[in-house]
Amino acid sequence: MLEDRRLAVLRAIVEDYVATHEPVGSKALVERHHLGVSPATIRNDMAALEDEGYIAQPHTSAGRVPTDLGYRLFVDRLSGVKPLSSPERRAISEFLDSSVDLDDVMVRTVRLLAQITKQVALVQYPSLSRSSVRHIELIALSTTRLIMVLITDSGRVEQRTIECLGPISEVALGDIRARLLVAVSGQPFSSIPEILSAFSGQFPEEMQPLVTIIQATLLDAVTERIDERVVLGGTAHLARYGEAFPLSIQPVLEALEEQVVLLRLLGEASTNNMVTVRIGHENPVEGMESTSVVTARYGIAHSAAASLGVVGPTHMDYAGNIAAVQAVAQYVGRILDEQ
Amino acid sequence: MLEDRRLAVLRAIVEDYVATHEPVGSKALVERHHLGVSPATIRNDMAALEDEGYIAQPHTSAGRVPTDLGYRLFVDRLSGVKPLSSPERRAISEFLDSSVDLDDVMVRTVRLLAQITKQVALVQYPSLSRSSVRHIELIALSTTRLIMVLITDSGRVEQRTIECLGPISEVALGDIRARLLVAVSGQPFSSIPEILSAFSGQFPEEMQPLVTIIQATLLDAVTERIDERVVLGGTAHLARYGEAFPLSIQPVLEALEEQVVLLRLLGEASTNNMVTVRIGHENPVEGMESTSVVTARYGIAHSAAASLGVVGPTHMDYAGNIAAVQAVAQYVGRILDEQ
DNA sequence: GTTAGCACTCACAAGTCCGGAGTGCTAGTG
DNA sequence: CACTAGCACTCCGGACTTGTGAGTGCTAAC
Repeated sequence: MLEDRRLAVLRAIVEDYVATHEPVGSKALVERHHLGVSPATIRNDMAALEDEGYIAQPHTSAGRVPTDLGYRLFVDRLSGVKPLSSPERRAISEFLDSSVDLDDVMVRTVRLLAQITKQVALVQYPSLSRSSVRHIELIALSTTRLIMVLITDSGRVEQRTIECLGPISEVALGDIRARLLVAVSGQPFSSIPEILSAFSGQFPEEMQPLVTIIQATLLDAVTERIDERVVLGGTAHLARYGEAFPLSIQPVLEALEEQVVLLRLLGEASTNNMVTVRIGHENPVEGMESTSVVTARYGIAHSAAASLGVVGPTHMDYAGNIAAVQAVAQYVGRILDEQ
Repeated sequence: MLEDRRLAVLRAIVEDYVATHEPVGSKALVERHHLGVSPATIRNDMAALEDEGYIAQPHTSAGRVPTDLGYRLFVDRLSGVKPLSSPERRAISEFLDSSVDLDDVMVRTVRLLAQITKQVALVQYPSLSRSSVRHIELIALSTTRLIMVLITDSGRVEQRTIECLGPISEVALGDIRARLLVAVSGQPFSSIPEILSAFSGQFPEEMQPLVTIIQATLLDAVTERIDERVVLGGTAHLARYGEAFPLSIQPVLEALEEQVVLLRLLGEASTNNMVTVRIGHENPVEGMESTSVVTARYGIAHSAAASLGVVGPTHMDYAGNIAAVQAVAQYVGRILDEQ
């Protein structure tokens, strides 16, 4: 009973603080939420909560503010995820459905997420490690340059330009192309390295330089991790908090310009496909101590693929953002499956 | 003589204001710059400059601040472009030289520009209207989906996924592919529409749906304007001006998220390939009244291709930014020519 | 366990004051 | 005629003061 009320008080504090961005006091608390007790009682509870580290006061004799620990407890125990409204769901679905290729899906997703959460949104490209080769093309552009185009069964196209030292023989190139096509087409990316290891042996000495460089390029293409690309959107929303957390915009913006940082923010794969919330200093990134990150894995064909999420101030609307991230992750997974 | 000194005064005011971001007074002016006259004389000049609209005072009895008009005169008549240092030039050259494809060049360029100017940088994709078709590939991904890959002589790869209503016949697809390849390969983009207009006639009735949709997709691909893509970088630099122009970060960030806006900022083609400067409200974009934009065309093979530039507060280092934009435009043009 | 009452603490806003930087004007000088 | 020196005036901005109110912790009573 007593424990229950304390949690209720914490919840109320978080909610009020998120709404107003101002320290919340005992009196205001009993007025806004109908807890059936007096301010004095609340004060006792608040003192206890403060002892346990869930809330803090910016100055003596000011209201209380949730600590990172407080938010943590809040999201873990208290907040029911509030489902999106059906118009929202419809909008998501329609918006994503009209995308034409992978790049487009990524861009649209990040915009969508930024728009509904009013936060900065991140979307990681899906991992393609399970792809296999559908087609490969080698085309000479000039006497010393050629282009390799790799098409996967999921419809993704990878390109590489190759600069050769000597002039390229059309005949040799055609030969390599034909044999390479036979060797790798239909094969999963994972088995390409092995296939290539024995590949160059079948060509005469004078073609070795060309074969070698093509081989190396292909190897590079199939082992490159496309899932290390992250798209970003909605940075303008950061500026809205100009007052609320004042000086910290610049480091945050700077951090967000680094791909590496974005990847770290999205975090290591969470084992299940639930939503993950990292609050304040729980983040592994320098300069983002006053931000929280809400992420979810999104899957293609029931296998976890990549992450997406939003970044915002610690005093964000967790319930709303969690719901949005979850919903968008679901829809994106579905869309990518269809394609 | 008198005219000369007035211009010198304006120049001094702009320089000091850019350096300090504070209104500059007559006394400070004679101290910092060795104009051989007394503050009183400067005051007379300042009064004249104010009458003509080149400077203004924020409050009565405060120093003067350049107006947009003042900056305009400054960049038009006064500032000698200060050339980059040779280490800087070397850095640019090395940095860009190691890029591997067009996307990479764009990304690197925008980073580079942002870094040397400490401003927000924009780079527009080069126009490909002069490209011609090097190769075209049609590949079925499933029974109803196929992918079209278009390779241009400049080494650019365009992809399109096509969703068909009925099942795709491998034979028909191969037939179309072969004839299409013959028809369009080597042809410039500009002549593709005409070629296609007579193309579908050679196929039997039952193949028409497939031919038609492929044709339409190709047409779309060659007429799409890739030069309507703009990459953006260095937004973190905006936050540095948190104090200097305070409330305006959000609208600027918002504007910068819109591709359309970025294109308008880069502006219509300036006739010559000089650097263009748009100051304050000279900008055609809402919400960017307190920013200036420095742009330049960069050319591929001596034909103007696209624009790049930087966006910053009106009190920016025009001389430095103009030099940087010009230099980067030059180098990018050169790199793209080589590729 | 809860509540009412009370003394205490501070942040913050409003008010006041003052210095100093900057101005325009006028009279004087080469 | 251009420049300068001096002067009275303006007014922003920082420092200081004050008052108020929200909020607290504690104690005693219910």
